[in-house]
Order: sequence, then structure tokens, then C-alpha cells
Amino acid sequence: MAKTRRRGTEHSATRALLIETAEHLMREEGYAAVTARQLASKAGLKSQLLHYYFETMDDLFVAVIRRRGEKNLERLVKLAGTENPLQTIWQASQDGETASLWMEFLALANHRKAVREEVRRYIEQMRIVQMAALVRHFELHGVTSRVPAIVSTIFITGVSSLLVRESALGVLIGHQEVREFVDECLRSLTEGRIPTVLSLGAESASSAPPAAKPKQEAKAEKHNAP
Amino acid sequence: MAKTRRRGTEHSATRALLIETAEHLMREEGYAAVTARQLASKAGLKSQLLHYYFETMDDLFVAVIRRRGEKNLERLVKLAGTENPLQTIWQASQDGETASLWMEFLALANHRKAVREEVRRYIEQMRIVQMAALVRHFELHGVTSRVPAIVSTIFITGVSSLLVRESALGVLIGHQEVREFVDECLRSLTEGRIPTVLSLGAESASSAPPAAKPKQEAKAEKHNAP
DNA sequence: GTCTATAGGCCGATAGAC
DNA sequence: GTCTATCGGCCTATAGAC
Repeated sequence: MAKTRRRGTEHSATRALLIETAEHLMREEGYAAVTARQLASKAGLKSQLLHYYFETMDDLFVAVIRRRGEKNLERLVKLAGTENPLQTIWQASQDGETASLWMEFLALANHRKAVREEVRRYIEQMRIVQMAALVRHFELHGVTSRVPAIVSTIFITGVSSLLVRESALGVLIGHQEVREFVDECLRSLTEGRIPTVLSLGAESASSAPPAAKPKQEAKAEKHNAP
Repeated sequence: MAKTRRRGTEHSATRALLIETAEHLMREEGYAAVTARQLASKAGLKSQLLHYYFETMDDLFVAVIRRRGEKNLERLVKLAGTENPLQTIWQASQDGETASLWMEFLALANHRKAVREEVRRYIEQMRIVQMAALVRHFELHGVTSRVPAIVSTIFITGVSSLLVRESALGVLIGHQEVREFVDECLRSLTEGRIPTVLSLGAESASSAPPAAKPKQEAKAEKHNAP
């Protein structure tokens, strides 16, 4: 691929500027706006200079993702070390700026192999760290989980990304209720209590169901939230 | 905007072919591949004909989304009427073909106002129908929910879209565990039982936590899954 | 390391003939 | 309804001068 062409060093300030500007452009106007010309124009350079540092546009995108991914991972590790890692991480995951940038990366990844691989690595690393944070949270607050940490991690990630994604579209239906629900769960967990609500949130009713036979009765008395 | 130019009728077969082909192209190669020229080539037409039916490319995209959105809604309503609406809907939501198409729509929506509005309407309608299906499921199987139906709906949507999204990237970590967890929950709910696992999955431990004070002790004995 | 020049291509959209 | 012709623009990437 990279035949004989001269390329710039990895530690160039101009290269860093290009990556920085590309990320900014992507965040503001979407990845489709990240072209050599528009990017160079924003950075005050000539468009051809981009190809001195990056052979193809894909190489640029990969560099942008790698840099942002590393920063995010660092931040997550830091947050995971605080006193209430779950709350902190949940709050951080609500940041729309960060999330919308990753939406762009995801969209890019859909049809570009190199980008896809980079995004995949990032997601896997984030998952490991988040799971560790969750385990640590439970140890910190004297809670024993019944659900595999990996499952809780994925639930949290899935729900928070949905909230951010939909907010960007202007969909708000149910968001407030979800936030209150999650906040209450996290609060309970921090206090060493079982959340007062159940996973898919059901208790058996007093009368037998018409179509299905209940295998066993469940205890209905649970402590309620104040 | 639409000045004086001649345009084709809404009920044209050619128009339908263009929409159909556009969707196919989008699904296979992403929205960036949907250009007037590539689309016409696939459909065996001249590219300029597209502009006879759609003033701008955005108009085409909106038409594609509207058609697919209506079909999906219809299907969801049908599924919601079955005996086990929750399971059926959950299974359907795992369909990668459909989901990856909606990923494209979402990416498009990010920076195109007209598309965004169309996607927003679709999501809101889907949410209402899903919520109704959930309520109906509980009534059918004699279960009383403790969690607002809207919250459960959003959890299910968020988790299933995460699974599909990540699968497309090749991320698989934790997916099996999540599927088993959700399947178990849905099975329990169908049988009128409380899921044997808790929301964020915790029960209080025997020893007091080092950093936080537990407000109250929780009962540790619960029925376990076989 | 940054520039000018340029090849070669795809894009959306319009005008007007048939 | 569908076509031909065409405008004006933006794109990636390369070659080679300074």
C-alpha cells in the first residue's frame, strides 16, 4: 500500500493539529464534512499537506479515534477510582458532546474496515474497565451482585447511549422516568440496599393469569423507597 | 423552495422502484453510497430521472424512511397482538438487517433536519406501541409491574440496539450473558413470576461497607433459578 | 515541511428535446 | 415519463518545486 511516498513523523505538531481539527469538525458537522480541503481550511493549511501526514483519509480517521479513545479510557480509569464509581461513570456517560462524537465514529465504522477495528478495540477496553469499576463499587459498598457484572455494564451502556442518541434527535419520551429509575437504583446500591424495583419490574398478581400458570408465588412485601 | 419544476406523482411505479432500490443500496453499502448515479444504475434508469421524482436527495431519504417506518410499525402492532408479545418483540428486535438499516437512518439524521424529524416521529410511535404491548403482556400473564412500563420499554430498546450495533462491529463480549439474562427475565414474567434477578442486581452483604453506611438490611433469601 | 499544479473522478441539479 | 446534454462544484491523491 504505502509505496515510496515521503510521510511526516508521528510526533509532528502539524500532524497533531490536523487530528485535533478533524475531531472538532467531525463533532460539529459530522464525518462527511471531514474532507482534506475543509479540514485544511479550518487549520489554516493547504489541503495537500494532509496527505503528507496521512496516506488516506481512513488513516486520519483511525488516528482521530485512537487519540480520543485513549483519552476517554484514561478518564474512565480515573473515574473508576473515585468513591462512588457507578454514579460518576453514569453521569459522565450522559455527556452529549462525547457521545455524539462516538456516534460519528460508529457511523464511519459501519462501512470502513480500518475504522471498525479501531472502534471495536475501544469498546472492548471500555467494557473491561467499566466492569471492573462495577465490581469495585460493590466491594466498596458491601453489596453482593446477583447479576453478572458484565450484564449490568451492558445495560448501563445501552441505556445511556440510547438516552443521548435520542436526545440529539429531540426524542424525550420516557427519559425523565429512566433517569429517576437509574438514579434510585444507583443510590440504593451505594447504600448497600437492594434497589426497590425489579429488573423488568414485576411482582406476581393476586389472581391467576388467564393464559399462563405461575410456577411459584413470589413474596410481595418489599421495602419501599422513602 | 420547489419553484416551478415538473415532478412525478406519488403513486408512480418508478418512484416506488427508486425508493426500494435506495433502501437496498443503503442497507448493503451505507447511506453514502446512495447517490443519484449509483442508485439509477442499480435500478436501470438514468440518474436525472431521480430528480423528476425527488427535488433533493433529502426528499428521497425521507421517503425511504417513511415507507420503512410504516412497515415496521405495522409489524410491531401485529407482534404486539400475539400471545407472548414481549418475547416476540424481543426476538424481532434482534434482527440485524433491520437494525443496521436504522443505524444508517440515525447517522443520516444526525446532520439533516428533514431526516431527523422523520426518524424522531418513528421512534416516538414505536415507543408508544411497545409500551402498550408491555402493559398488555402483564395483563395477559397476571403480572403487576413495579417499574413504569415506559422505563422497561426503554431498557429493552437500549439493550437490544446495543447488541445489534456491537455485533456488526464484531464486539461480542458479554452478549451471551445478556441474552441469557433477558431470556430468563422474560420467561419469568410470562409465568407470572418475579425475575429471579434484580435490576442492577445486588443484595446486601453480611459485613458493613467501609465507606458507606447501609440504611437498612435487605432480606437475602430469594428463590433461585433452577 | 510546505507549497503549486494538476490529474481524474463523482456529485447534485437543471434545461429542454422527445 | 424518460431521455441527452451540460454546468459548476468538490473530492482524493500524486508529482515535483522550493
